[in-house]
Amino acid sequence: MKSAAGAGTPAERSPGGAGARDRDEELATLAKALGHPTRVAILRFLYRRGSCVCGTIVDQLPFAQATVSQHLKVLKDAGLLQGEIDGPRVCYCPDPEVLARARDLIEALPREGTNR
Amino acid sequence: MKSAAGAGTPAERSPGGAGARDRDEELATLAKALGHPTRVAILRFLYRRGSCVCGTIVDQLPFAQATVSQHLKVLKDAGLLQGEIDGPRVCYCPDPEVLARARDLIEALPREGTNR
DNA sequence: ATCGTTCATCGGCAATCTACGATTAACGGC
DNA sequence: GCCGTTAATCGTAGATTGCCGATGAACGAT
Repeated sequence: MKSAAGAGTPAERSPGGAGARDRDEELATLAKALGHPTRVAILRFLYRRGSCVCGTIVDQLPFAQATVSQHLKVLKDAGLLQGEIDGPRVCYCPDPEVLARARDLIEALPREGTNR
Repeated sequence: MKSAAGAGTPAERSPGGAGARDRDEELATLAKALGHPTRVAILRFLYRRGSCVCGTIVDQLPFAQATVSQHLKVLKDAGLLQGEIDGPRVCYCPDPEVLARARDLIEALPREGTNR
């Protein structure tokens, strides 16, 4: 870990100020979750349906249930999805705010030097 | 090579229509390039400076020159950067349009179900 | 032509990612 | 209780990524 955590961190290698590094991490985390076509397809499908059960997503994709479940976990860990337990099934629904956060971070990227 | 505009992809097994598959790939490619904090930091630094030489970027980061060069290649392959040879040096400058394309693809993600 | 500078690429290593089958855990119905 | 269904997790093989030092290629200056 070379992460800069702790009180009074110098953070000398931080072009753009202290908060910039945090935003770098945040954007990178969200982008990484979006960085696989299958996960994008899952998200798109969920936005079309509003929400649906894991099995339905598996049916839409040419991958095994275990693989889809892992992709869902990545999206959920990034906050892009929420999963609610519904009986023996799990209902997934997308979180538009987190996606909007990703969009805002990208949009702010060119402006941080001039504005903030 | 992994440029933002695909030539012609067959690809049919996709929920959401033919073009959706292509957009999934395009967004995933861009997001993947943005999916590392060092690359986001490079991009942000370049937007602040407008453009600068590889060596200057290396000086800003706690990584070896070879590592930075690889990150630059990833960003360039995704189209987020352009590199111009300037004598013995290489001047990198960001491409706002490609970044805006990434933003648009994210923004469009929740809306594609409603207008197809 | 030779040298120093600058950057890309090569080779290698550890870590992470992606995919899968198999197994386990949780739930409803019988 | 005992099944069948659903989805998460385990274990693993193969590919990819991230990092580095070393080397190579392109250029300007001497």
